[in-house]
Amino acid sequence: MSKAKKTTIQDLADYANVSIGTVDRVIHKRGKVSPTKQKKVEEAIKHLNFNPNLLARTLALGQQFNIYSLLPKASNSNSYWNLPKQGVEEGVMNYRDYGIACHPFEYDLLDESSFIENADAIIQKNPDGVILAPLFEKESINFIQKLEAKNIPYVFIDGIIPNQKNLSYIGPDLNGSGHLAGKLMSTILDSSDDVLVLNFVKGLENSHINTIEKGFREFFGTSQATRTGKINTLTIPSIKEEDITRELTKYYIKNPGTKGVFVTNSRAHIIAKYHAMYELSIKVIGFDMLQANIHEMKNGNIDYLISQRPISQGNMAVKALFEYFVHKKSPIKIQHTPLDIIIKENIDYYVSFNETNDGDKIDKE
Amino acid sequence: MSKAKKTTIQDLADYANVSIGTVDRVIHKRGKVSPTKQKKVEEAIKHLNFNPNLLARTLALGQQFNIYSLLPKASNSNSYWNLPKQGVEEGVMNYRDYGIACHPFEYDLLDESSFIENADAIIQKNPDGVILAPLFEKESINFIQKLEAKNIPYVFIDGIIPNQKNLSYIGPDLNGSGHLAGKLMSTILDSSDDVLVLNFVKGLENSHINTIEKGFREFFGTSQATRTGKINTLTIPSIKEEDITRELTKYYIKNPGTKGVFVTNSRAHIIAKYHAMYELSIKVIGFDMLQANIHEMKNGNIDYLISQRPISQGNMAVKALFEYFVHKKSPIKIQHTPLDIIIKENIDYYVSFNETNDGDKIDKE
DNA sequence: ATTACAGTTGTGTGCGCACACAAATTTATA
DNA sequence: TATAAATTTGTGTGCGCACACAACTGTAAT
Repeated sequence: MSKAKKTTIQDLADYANVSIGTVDRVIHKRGKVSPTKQKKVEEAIKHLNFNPNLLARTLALGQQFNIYSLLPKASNSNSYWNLPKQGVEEGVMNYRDYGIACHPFEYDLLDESSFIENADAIIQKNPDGVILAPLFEKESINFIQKLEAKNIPYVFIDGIIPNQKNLSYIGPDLNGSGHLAGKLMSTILDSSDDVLVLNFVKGLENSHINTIEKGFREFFGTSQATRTGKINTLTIPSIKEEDITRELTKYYIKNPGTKGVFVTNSRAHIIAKYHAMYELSIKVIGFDMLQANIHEMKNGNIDYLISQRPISQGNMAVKALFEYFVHKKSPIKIQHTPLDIIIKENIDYYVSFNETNDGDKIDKE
Repeated sequence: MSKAKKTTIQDLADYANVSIGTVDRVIHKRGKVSPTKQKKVEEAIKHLNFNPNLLARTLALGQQFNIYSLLPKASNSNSYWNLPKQGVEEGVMNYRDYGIACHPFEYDLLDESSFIENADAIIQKNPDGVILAPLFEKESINFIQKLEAKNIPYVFIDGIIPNQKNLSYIGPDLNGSGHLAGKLMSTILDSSDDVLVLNFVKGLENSHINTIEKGFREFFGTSQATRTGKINTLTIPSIKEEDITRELTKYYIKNPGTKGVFVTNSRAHIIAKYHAMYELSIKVIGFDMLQANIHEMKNGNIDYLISQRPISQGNMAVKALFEYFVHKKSPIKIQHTPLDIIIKENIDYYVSFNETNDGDKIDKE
């Protein structure tokens, strides 16, 4: 297996008794080569196991690919979006020498118009590729239609709009993540316990949440026919503490049998703190390894976190575009990231892995 | 953030009013530069945010780094070792253009002498770096002493020998993985149920197993003081089916209260099949996403699998050496891979993720 | 035979860098 | 002041490749 030092086009030329120009023509199918030499060169390529040196090629072409990302802006109340962003940055670092550059644009999760503005700005820039978290469905469709008109490839991360001409979707199987949450919930609750599905939502951020909740309820519908406890839903359309406290208190007083809460986004830490404050021993399952969630898990106030590799999502999105640019290879259309099950006993490995391997920092709030 | 097109040494030279030769001297600290120009160039580097183009550098240096890996040979009864190997191959693919080449050597898990032979062969080759799974401790120490004498960097994967001068250890926290298994076991068993720790072991393969079992027992020792069930250990020093069947049958007849089995290596599928055959409803926890384990999990005969990212281990090992070669950067000495908790509900995502993401194929034109 | 003109083939340049070597400058020595 | 020596600078070459262009071949039209 010890592959000898790499063969170059010069080697091919020598072997086939032609000049590197002819070799070049064969490699790039530029034609204008006599059938005889064509065959000889092709044989040389096979015989010498030629693989072009991407470094040299990139250097010679001097090409630059500009990727534009359009992701929600991370905020104090939602630092999740730092992670995909971090992943994109790292991915770009990996391919920096290959001429990949990224220009991050961010929109406000509570404001469609900021999405539109940023999308328009990106269009102006004439990107070579786009990474998009399409949380505003209508506006996203409008955006990608413009991209398609200009023949600009784009990948979705974190959420998907079905049936589009995106290069790839990289992110969780939303329905499956709900299903998994259901399974985990079932392992820590009795079948007579009541469960709360809790949506902290503001604005249009909820497009995917329905799918998640559906998966969650599906699990109990099919797998646990014997279940007698109730599954309720509470949607709190605010992230202000007083609103949340009030709504939760109202709910818990009315539903004292509640033994488990499934938070459908990354804000499990909020209810974890609430439970701690009022000394409620209620199980909590949520998403994403935010600093705040990690903290509450270690305190014992969150039982399960499901993580969907947000950093990898960013990495993979860049990689998909890179492969498309450089190798002209279309990636797999749907790439579901694993749903990691995080508990107190394995959380530290994920934390340090992110720090040392994927990047340098986890998000800070 | 839109970083302009990359600055080159020529840009620096122009900015500092010197020739690229002088810039080169500053960058490489070759000396022979007047303090005045030294400062000017340094300022240029900072001001123009210069980052050398690694591609061009590699191309110019024409360097080739030969990594030799020494891992156990995968067999029918133990296909686990295909995974780290695959990871190494992929890692090498990533850095192929940077002159990284890998030469895989494999030893027989049942035969120390094959380890020694291969180790010697590697020494002969004068490697630039070595990736080692040090399952034979004594022989490994002998090997790495020779490496150290020749100043050859090496990284451990999958298992570690403490207090050596290895560049890095990349793999699971063995004690922690036992601890995690304990936790998982506790969630699916009553505290009065008996548990079996099952070691399928042949030869010296068991060096790490003790650590794992220790972690497992530790969990029950500290966290579950109320536990009344027994924890027994059974070691089966064979992988022949008739031996295994006989030993297991002997054990189960003697210990009918057994409700859970923790298999300390990747061979959980063996006992899973046994349970299925004799219609025993006993919980099983094991390691690693082997095809056979995946199959048995889907059949419902394995409850939890703990995966330690064997493919990532290979990747990271190559990356660590690459960084060391090219950036002269020493990696973190201990890089624990996450312990992924695999259950029926999330296993498919891991399977397809490995296939699509890690399994790059070579492009051909 | 001369020119025109395709169809082939080979050569030169540059990408950004490292490094050997030549040139220019300053300093020491007679 | 001339000259050797030491120090500092600049230039040229090649890494492997892509691409523009120049230099060939052969054939058909005049």
